[in-house]
Amino acid sequence: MEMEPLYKPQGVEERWQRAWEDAGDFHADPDSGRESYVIAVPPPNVTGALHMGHALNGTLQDTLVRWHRMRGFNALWQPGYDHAGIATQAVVERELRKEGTSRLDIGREAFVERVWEWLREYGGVIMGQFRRLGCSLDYKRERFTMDDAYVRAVMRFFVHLYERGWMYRDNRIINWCKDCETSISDLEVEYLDVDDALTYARYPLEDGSGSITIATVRPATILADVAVAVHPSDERYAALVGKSVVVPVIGRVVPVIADERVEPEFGTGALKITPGHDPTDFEIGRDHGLPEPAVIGFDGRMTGELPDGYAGLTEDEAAERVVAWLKEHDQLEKRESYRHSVGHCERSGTRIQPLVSLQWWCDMKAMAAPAIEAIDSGRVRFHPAVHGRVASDWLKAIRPWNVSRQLWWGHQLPIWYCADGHVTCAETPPDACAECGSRELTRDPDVLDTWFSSALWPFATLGWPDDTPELRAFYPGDVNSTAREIIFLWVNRMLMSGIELLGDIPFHDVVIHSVIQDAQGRRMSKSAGNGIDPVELIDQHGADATRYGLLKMSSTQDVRFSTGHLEEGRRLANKLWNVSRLILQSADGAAPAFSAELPEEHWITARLDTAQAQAEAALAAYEFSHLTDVLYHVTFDDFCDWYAEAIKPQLYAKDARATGMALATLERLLKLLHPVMPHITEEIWSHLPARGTRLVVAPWPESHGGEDGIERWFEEIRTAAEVFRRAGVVTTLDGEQRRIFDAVVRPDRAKVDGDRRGEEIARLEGEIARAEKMLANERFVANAPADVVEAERAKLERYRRELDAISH
RNA sequence: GGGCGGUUAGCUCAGCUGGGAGAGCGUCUGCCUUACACGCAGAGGGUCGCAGGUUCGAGCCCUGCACCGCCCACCA
Repeated sequence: MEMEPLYKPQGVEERWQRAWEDAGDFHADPDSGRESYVIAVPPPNVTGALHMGHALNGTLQDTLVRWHRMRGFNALWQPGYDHAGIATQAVVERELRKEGTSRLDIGREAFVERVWEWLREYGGVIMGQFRRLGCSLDYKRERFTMDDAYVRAVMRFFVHLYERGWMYRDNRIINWCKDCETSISDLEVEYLDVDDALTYARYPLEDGSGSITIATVRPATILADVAVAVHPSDERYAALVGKSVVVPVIGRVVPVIADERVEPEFGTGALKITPGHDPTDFEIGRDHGLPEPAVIGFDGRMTGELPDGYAGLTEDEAAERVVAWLKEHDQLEKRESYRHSVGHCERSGTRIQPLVSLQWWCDMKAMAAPAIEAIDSGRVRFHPAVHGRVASDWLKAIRPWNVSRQLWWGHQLPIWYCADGHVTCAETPPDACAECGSRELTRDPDVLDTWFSSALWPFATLGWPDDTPELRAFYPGDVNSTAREIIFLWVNRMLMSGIELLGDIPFHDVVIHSVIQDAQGRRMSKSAGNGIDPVELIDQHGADATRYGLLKMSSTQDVRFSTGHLEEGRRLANKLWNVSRLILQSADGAAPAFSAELPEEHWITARLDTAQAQAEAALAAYEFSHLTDVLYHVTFDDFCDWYAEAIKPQLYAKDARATGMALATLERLLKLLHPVMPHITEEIWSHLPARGTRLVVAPWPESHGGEDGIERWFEEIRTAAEVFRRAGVVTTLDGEQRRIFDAVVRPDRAKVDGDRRGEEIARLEGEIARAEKMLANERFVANAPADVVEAERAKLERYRRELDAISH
């Protein structure tokens, strides 16, 4: 096959993606007998498309997986999708609306069937996009959280928790989203600043001895007030505790109570208590045994016991009416504008309505304890480590998890009720009520929070709860690589479920990658329309360049997207391509054969040893940005600019030994680059004569153990080149150094602009003065470490030698 | 309100346990040298956010401040 001067990734990449998969290179066999290395991909939403976060995380995981595969591990990168309850249901509901119908019209069974149809037609496109990126997922093992086997795992988990007594049903305050028509967990609430009005209302004391003024941003909830609370040590109100006040509009007589949770500094220091519509009030109400009336319904409209004219109003309309009433009765003290933080549904953006509702809850305190231990002891390490502390802190303050969702798409709760209200919890539909034997059973209509099933991902994908060969071979896994925003939602819950159900942590390292922002530093988002499509980047720059660029942007801190990094990857690919052409053109079908004889061959061997050690250290520490740096410079600066240039005479002369050595060296470079740039390296590898199998499954290179001191010896040539190129003067070099210098620098044909010898002398004199000054400082010589002082002396000597060489 | 991270060249970012400020892009200069002009060689460009402190020596350690960002939180 011809190698053209310009490397074109289009075509090459798709060809190898197919070839690898067809050859089964990504498939992990549980019976391999080799040590396993396992990463489970964070399952993308089945309705989703590849975005920058997926592309970055995919590249990062693939780099790790490919490296370990080459190192001989039985590497499994587990693919799959999440059913994404709310998101998927919303998509299909939108379809139905377009058709002029609704889920309520067609009924639950038909709706769920529609979701499956929709998914068969439009869902699950990301795996195809991961293929475009070159991701070596074991595609044959694709799993879906709604697979029959996976559903069984979810049911088992729920029943397990129920039997442990950690899963219970309770009437508590929840976060209701009226657009999604379901409750959501605390973690799915996003707090945004909102401009509201703070209304100060006077509540007259029942005995007519005065009044208490409260402040509220939600006057409509006055209709559900059951108390007024003040801080126990607030002297202003001490005499009033125990008395009663009359709630405006409804005239209900309620007590004045004392509670620590009231902030005396805020507003008037008196807080109206509405347990039905506020989380804090709910807790205070429970502790004081207060009723929990509701006046706002699930549809966001006024409901319940209301004065005339309120039923059916929106909250805002009701608020207006309440304020008008207060004004009319001279109980409105004032209204002032007020900006505060308000919970919103992170999916729909709708303001959360706190409502009291009968729901299923999971108490995770017991499960959190061993997960905390795993993190704090360092058995599970986060990268960067700071996230481990945050994760552990969250677990230490863990709160009950509302796991039921009022949706149709998802895992329906394994809970049945008989007519008497007895609860039966079972993995499969029971014949009769566990308590009374009644055969008239109704299944709870709710489904589970999507994250409930995600919590089982590292082992439900391997066949748990069955004892499968996969589970035995691939659990526990090794690494979880994830976005920062789902550490609590997902990572912590996998840790808890893994330890609880399988007795061991699901992975020992958690990699938290950076967020790639747009060029202006804003978060990329669909709604803002500032997202960049990774598939377009792949089309434009090639998958290898895209991968390189993404890794370059993957430092621990968030980074602004810039095409410069992809361009760098593309240039690196093109450079590698061309140096390979140079070597292959001279090879004449000769086989790679390691036989370092010339000093530049010993040198490049040592350089590759060093670079490989640095690359391995970077990979082991999940420092991908550093990895790209090492690979770029060893390829450009060492391999291309110096080694290839130095041996050109041998290559042109078709020196068989030197060419074999060059092929062997190129082979090693390709291996080092493969985890980052799999396609081009595999393509070049395929042009190598007498290669073994495909590069993707070729063994990671061994270190050769270069000659001692060779790197420093070679460095003298590089310094001489710099001096020559600046000043046109050749400094002192030994014979072999001079030969290499001549081959690379070509002083015979070099043109140096003007006479810059004077400038170079001045530069060296400056350096010498600096070093002399430092060494003349007695306190430096006395206090600095001996090697630092010694290094300074060596530098001084070198500068003096160079100056001497230039001056004559 | 609490916590965490950031502030380094025009841009995007590196900078390990404190020991002469770096890379890529962009800019300027010179080269079509038989791998690559998507290339090669060179140059210019920085008070390392600000103010103190520790040290022979600080981008790095300590204290305070400013701005930017993220996370958590029950202030109505």
